[in-house]
Amino acid sequence: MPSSRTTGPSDLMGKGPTTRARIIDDAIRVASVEGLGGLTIGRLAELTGMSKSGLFAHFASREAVELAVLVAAISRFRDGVVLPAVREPRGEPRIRALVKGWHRWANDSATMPGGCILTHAAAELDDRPGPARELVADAWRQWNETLRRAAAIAVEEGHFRADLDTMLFAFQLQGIILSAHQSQRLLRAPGTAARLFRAVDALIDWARPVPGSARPPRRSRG
Amino acid sequence: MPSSRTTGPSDLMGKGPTTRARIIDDAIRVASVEGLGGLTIGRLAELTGMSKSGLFAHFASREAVELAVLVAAISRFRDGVVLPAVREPRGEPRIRALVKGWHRWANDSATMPGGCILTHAAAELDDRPGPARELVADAWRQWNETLRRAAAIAVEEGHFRADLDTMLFAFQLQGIILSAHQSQRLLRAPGTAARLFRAVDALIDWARPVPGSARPPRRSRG
DNA sequence: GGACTAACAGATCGATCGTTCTATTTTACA
DNA sequence: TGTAAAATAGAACGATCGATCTGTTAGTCC
Repeated sequence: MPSSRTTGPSDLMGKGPTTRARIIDDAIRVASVEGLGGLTIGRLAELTGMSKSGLFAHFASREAVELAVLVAAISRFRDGVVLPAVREPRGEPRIRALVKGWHRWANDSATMPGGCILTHAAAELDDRPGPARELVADAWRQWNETLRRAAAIAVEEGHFRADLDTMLFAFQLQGIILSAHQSQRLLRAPGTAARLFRAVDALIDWARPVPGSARPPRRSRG
Repeated sequence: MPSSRTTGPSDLMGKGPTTRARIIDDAIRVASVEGLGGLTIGRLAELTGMSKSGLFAHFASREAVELAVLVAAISRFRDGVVLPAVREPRGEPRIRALVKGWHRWANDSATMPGGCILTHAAAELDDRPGPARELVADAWRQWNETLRRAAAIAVEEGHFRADLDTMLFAFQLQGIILSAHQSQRLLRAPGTAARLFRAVDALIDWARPVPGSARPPRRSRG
């Protein structure tokens, strides 16, 4: 059985792309723990068992390594969290799938021993202008929009009340996610996972239609 | 009028402590934007107009600079956010004061142009064992406990329902705070402040006693 | 005002940073 | 199997890192 690499290419190409993917694999692990600032040519060379120049030949600059790592991580996030969730039923189940997918993602210590690399990068880059910052910011904006649209769909389905502020809901849900990440990684608080899902339950309850003023969902109106 | 330095000492001592405080002042600004990893002896020397060795003489090591910065920031946080809030009336007003104090703190671009330095440090250190990590983790644990106790007091006052899970409430409130910080600093989303306070309103509403099953608050029982 | 001390500057150290150069090895292909 | 190309290694560059040393200035106290 081959490695569990997700950046891995096929066997049809030369060994260049495969070692490049292996470098990025290791780089993601490093950046997960120490941040993008921990991505050093010498360090990555040591990790992959290559020479500095041999490793460096795969990239144009150190910044290119950083960007490649972010692009790979964002791609993994889409494939591992967002896409599986949109295959779930519309409305509340999809929202729960998004949260569950994120929880799996952030706790996969094999590929990211230091927790979500994009959360780390978000804090690291939020005041450092440049392409890396824009990459991460756009990824988080997309994630926020994914959450908002999922909430809007839940409104359409009648799972959530019609006057729900979907932007506020996305804001709240993202807060739960960030709080869980900090509780887990920094505070090492026991029972964090349970608290995460309880908070999601509470938020979803809060977003539900008020029993008295129930209306038929949009789909059954036609 | 002297500078607005909060780390500032009295005029009774030599000039040593005052320059040390000035160094830490600048260091907090740097770390707010670039993180603790951006704290370089050469950089701080350039910022304060000193020589590297002259600056370094005030600390035992680079790590000592890092710790001094964190201790100073945590002290400022207590004085600027926590202490003013506990002087507010018990219960819901105090909770709102905590949030408002944090919002002021995180948006004081004069002392922290890159947002809350402790939020930045939390993400930066969460997987790097050492005294700096413990310092930041303890500070956040204390903040979490402050939020939880404020919620417990609100329960006592009858502002919140008796069966409220105060740990969950602190978790949720911290999530709102972190979401607001990310929305502000990374996404640069307009209307973030308004959304922060709307989310707090919603959370407090959610924590309130259910109108039908109202009980007299604990204090008026005696 | 002279002696003592704290505060600071200047020079320098070895290590590591990103990067570039030239060699050498390995792979792909005809 | 020979050959062009791709992949990697080795050595070296200037810059900066944290840290140490020896001087020199500036403030304090008798």
